[in-house]
This record gives sequence, C-alpha cells and structure tokens, in this order.
Amino acid sequence: MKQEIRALVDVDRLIHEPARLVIVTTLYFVEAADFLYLLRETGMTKGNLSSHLAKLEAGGYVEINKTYREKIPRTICRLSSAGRTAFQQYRARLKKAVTSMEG
Amino acid sequence: MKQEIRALVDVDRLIHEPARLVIVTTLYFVEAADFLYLLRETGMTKGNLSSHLAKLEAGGYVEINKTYREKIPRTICRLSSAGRTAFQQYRARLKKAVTSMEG
DNA sequence: GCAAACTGGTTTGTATAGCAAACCTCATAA
DNA sequence: TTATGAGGTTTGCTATACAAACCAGTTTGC
Repeated sequence: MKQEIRALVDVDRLIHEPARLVIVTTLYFVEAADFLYLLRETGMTKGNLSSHLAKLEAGGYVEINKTYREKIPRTICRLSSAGRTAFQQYRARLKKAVTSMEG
Repeated sequence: MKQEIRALVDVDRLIHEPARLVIVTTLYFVEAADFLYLLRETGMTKGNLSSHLAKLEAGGYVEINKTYREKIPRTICRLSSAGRTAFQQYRARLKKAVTSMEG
C-alpha cells in the first residue's frame, strides 16, 4: 500500500498530462479519430491539440495520417500499439494508486 | 462515461503532479511528517522536495512548521484542511476517471 | 581552538512544458 | 480580385520540474 503511491513518481508523463490523457483515452475507445472530432471532444484549442498530438506522435503513441477529403485536409489519428500498451499500463498503475489512496 | 474523462482536463494540477501527489498522499495518512521523513519516503532530492513543499504551502495545502529539536532544525509538514479536502476531491475524480477508462 | 565535514534544508540555473495567439495554405464566396 | 473561412502549425510567453550549488549552523578530528 505504500509501493503503489511511490511508484507514481515515475509514472508515464507523456500520458499523465491531463490534456494528453483525454486524447489518449478517447483514441483508445474509438480507434481512429480526426482532428476536428478530437477538437470537439476535448474542448481544447487547435494549437494546444496540435502540439499535444505532435508530442504523442513523437513518443510513438499515436500515428497521424494526413489525407484529403475532397480537397479539404483531414488529419486522422489513431493509437499505435505502443500507445495502447502504454495506456493500459498507465491505467493499471493508476488504478492501483487510487486503491492505495483509499486506505 | 465521457464526462469523467473530459473532466480530467481541469484536474487540480497542484496535486496531479506526481511528486506532489506522493507527498500529499503520504501526508494524508500520517497527519504530520518532517522533512527528512518525506525525503526518505518519496526518494526525492532535497531541492526538489523543498520546492514542491513550498508550492504546496503557497497553495494552502500544507502547513509548514519550522522548529528545533535540540539545536538541529526540524521542518514539520502537515496537510491543511484545504489540502485534505482537495486530496479527497482529486481522489474521487481520479477514481471516476479510472472507472471510465475501463469501459 | 580551528578547520573540515556533516545536517537540514533553500536558492539558483537550466531545460522543458503547456497554452493561446498569430500565422499559413488552400478553397470557396462575394 | 478581394475577402472569408476551414483545417492545422508555429511562435512567443509564462510557468514548471529538477538537481546542482549554496548556506547557516553543528559536530568531529587534530
């Protein structure tokens, strides 16, 4: 009951950041989403969403696919398998931590 | 099941930061701890612990009491009632989020 | 008694992060 | 032809985390 708390110190910060946690969690369930969908779902600004996605991509957690839908650009994002694994680990750790926090 | 995830965006960042979450959780259970105890429990460096404690104090979440024990300085920290409340709220939110993350 | 080393921290320096405003490219409207 | 808007990205600013360096006081070695 102490170990799980202390383990939080080196939690995966790429996912722990609230904005990215929302993004990753969303992607985890939908499997694929475009920029505008994420924009609506998360309520973030475009700039903020863009930079967080870039960071997740750089970390290898999301794959970003730029395409066109009838001349208008479309950015499709999906969680990579590394991202899925990382999310599952993060979730498991967090769950243990929360449990520990309850006594 | 979507609301709890999105709510994460404005989670209490003073507590959400892993280092401080460990500190706050520790204090939540012991009710009072000195600097050296926290240092051992958290495994942080002195400088890091010091600045996080200062931040928690500035936010009104911990009360810091500097005293002496036979000539050697002793810094005693305890969670304020605001801190306890904030922690409980954070924990509750996090718990809901984790639950939502599972399906 | 005096320097060296240690205790219990705090301050400083640096590198990174988050965020929104400003910007960019292309397409359509006027 | 200019203007307007969609879909994003880059820039600029502020704040943050972290450890190294520092500091005041105490004990130890000689």
